[in-house]
Amino acid sequence: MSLATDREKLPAVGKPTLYKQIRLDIERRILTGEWPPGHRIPFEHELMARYGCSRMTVSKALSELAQADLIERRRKAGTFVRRPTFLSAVLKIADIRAEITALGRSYGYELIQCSRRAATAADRARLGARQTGKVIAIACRHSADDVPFAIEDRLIDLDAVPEAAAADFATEPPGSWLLHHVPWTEAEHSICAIVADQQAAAALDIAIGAPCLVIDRHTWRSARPLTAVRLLYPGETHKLIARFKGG
Amino acid sequence: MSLATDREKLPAVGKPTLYKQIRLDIERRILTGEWPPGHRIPFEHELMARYGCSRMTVSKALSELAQADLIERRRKAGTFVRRPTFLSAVLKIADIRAEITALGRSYGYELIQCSRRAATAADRARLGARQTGKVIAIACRHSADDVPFAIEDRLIDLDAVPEAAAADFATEPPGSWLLHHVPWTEAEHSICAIVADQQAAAALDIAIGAPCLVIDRHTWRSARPLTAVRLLYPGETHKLIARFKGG
DNA sequence: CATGATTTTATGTATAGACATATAGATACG
DNA sequence: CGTATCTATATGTCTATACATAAAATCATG
Repeated sequence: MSLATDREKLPAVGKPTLYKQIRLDIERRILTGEWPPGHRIPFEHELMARYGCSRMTVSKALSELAQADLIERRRKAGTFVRRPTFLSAVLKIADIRAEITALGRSYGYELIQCSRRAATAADRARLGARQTGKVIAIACRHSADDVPFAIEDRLIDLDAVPEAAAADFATEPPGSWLLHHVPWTEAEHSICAIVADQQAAAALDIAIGAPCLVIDRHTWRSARPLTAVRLLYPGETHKLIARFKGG
Repeated sequence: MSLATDREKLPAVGKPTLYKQIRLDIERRILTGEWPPGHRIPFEHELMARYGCSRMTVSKALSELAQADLIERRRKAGTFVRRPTFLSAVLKIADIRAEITALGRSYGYELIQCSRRAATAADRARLGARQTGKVIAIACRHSADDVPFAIEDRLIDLDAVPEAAAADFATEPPGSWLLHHVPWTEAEHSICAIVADQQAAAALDIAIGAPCLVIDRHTWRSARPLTAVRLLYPGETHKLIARFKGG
């Protein structure tokens, strides 16, 4: 069968491949509102004709858009622009050491306290672990250019992460060590604001009553709790940036 | 050509399609750490043999994993498990009205102030717009079960969003109106903590000096600023939840 | 040894065709 | 009229094949 010669001309910037052109073209129509949420986008056979290509090619473009959650495909019914119910933003929380060095500032790390102990009831509650034997409790401070950047209060489940027993948290920050040595499957962050108490104020070198941004992060591997950490940042100087990512 | 009969048996839960089994199988090996970051996963022709299928099928599985940023594919070199430098979490920030009603609580909305004016230099700076004629400035309060939930301070670029002139922000919260009427392409959130000043304390019914969580959101369409909004939440009662999403 | 040309190879894109599957809409039936 | 059944159809998966492309590896050359 002869290919269509009336392939619609798209702005070929740098000659992207055809399926990417199709993907970008549809994406553009969605993002500009030309095809609003709920709109049924043309059937695959119509897109085949429009772009003069095979069904696999348009299907590949649509599959990627579906994976990016921009469209929804329903058998027999067609393909529809998704109605965004949430403003979905990607929050990239870097390992603190990496974050500071990426900013071109000198990273400082100070272990305040590190103890290994049998898990208390409070430890188990914090980790969300039913039966945990030993834990490591760590308190430490991160600084950038010798200015306090964040304080960290962490609990590691030694039964779930036995390798942590051999790690030297006096020299390596636990977050960096964990990120590079321990695979995980789920993480949850809870973000809130508090005011600094006496202890936090002293550690962060801010005034008592100054605002602090708090990130509580829980990490699991296959539903098993690995570690729970609370990070405390000076609230007015530190900002978390979350960017929308479409696709 | 005869298909391989030695197709590796995978735990067929509900009989997913083959490429999805392959995708999940590889995903599992990555997430359990069996294939650590940097590991070269088998070549496509090896996977073809292992799963007894065509190259297109393994390629589809790998493409999805690549789109989800779990692997990196390099021509000639092969396919590698990505080294996660960031803890990437998806922050779903709902429209406040939707968020409150989803919690089963009664939503209350109160317009505090709404004015249309020629943009001042400060307005332009806040929006990041070079030349903007008119803007709408809105202050309002959201409440849940008659308890103050958040206060909102928003600026809308009327040149970029002329439809906003016809909206009735006395009855409909601007966030909901915008989400349903105005397409956008980029959004950036900046999250920090402050302490309540006299005005914020009065509006949120909290003490002066109490911690507040602040979300500053800027929204653009094709690099053109549409709106800038600052949301102020009582810091200790409101929590933002960000979940890691893998794929 | 360094450097540039050549070969090899793994991924990237694309095709035509086949069959599977879910389901919206039409049709038959009680 | 409501309900069960059938049918048409759009998407979902998969194959076998072809050629493109980028880059690692090798080889030839000064």
